[in-house]
Amino acid sequence: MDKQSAVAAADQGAGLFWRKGPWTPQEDKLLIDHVHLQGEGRWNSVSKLTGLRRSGKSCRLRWVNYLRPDLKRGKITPEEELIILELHALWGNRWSTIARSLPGRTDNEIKNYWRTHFKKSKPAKKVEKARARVLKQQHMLQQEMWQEEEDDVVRSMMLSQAEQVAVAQDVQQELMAHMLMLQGAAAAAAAGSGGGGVCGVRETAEEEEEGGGAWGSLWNLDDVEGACGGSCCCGLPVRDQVLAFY
DNA sequence: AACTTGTCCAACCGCTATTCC
DNA sequence: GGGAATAGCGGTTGGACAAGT
Repeated sequence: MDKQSAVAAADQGAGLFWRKGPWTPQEDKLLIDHVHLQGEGRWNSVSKLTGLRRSGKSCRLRWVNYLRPDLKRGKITPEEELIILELHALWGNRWSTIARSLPGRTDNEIKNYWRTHFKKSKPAKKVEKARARVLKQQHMLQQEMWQEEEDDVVRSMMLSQAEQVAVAQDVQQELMAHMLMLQGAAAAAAAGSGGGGVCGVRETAEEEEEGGGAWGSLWNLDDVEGACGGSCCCGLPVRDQVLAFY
């Protein structure tokens, strides 16, 4: 039996013991008291310490999605909706990453909202607009960068040798800054998700499989995926990394 | 009034990544 | 270094409820 099967079997066995289904107020209180005393984490010890017949997984989920005091209840506002749309356009189904940009909202909440509002109408007009907006911004940034590069070339042709060395150093520093920015973005993106970093942008192509033809052309990032093998952009030339990012 | 459809929400499942021993 | 335990993520399901037919 492989590792995954063993875990699954263990889960199933435990399933004979663990309670499932909706949480009762009493269970909630036990869990809240436990977190107040012990703090978050060590979820598997909750059942031992409190007598709760809930798996650690279930306890964590209940706390994160429902009991946490900093949760914002109520409907998603138009502003939040816009943020969700734009971040989804950038990051795809990285709900936890998106949720970090919306204080008080959970990944589950955002995921549910997305599925009900945007998943069915494919590709929904709203999504299309948001994505078009993001793409336009990205395009403009790219144009600016290329323009800057052209300016640099023209400038360097008019400079003395010493000045050219200085400009070259500047360019190198800029590239380093870009690399750091990319690494930062990748780390931030990877921090909350199962990994994948910047390249996870490929996930935004999920609509493709659902017949979202319009997105198929817009988000055809095969070259990006191919270059980094689905793991990360490391190893790519800086310019390719920048392009992959934008 | 009965049925259908859509929305919202909570919870579970399978899998992977990370941490611990 | 390797395996087990734990944490976290995204996908999916199912029930409650409201609105529409």
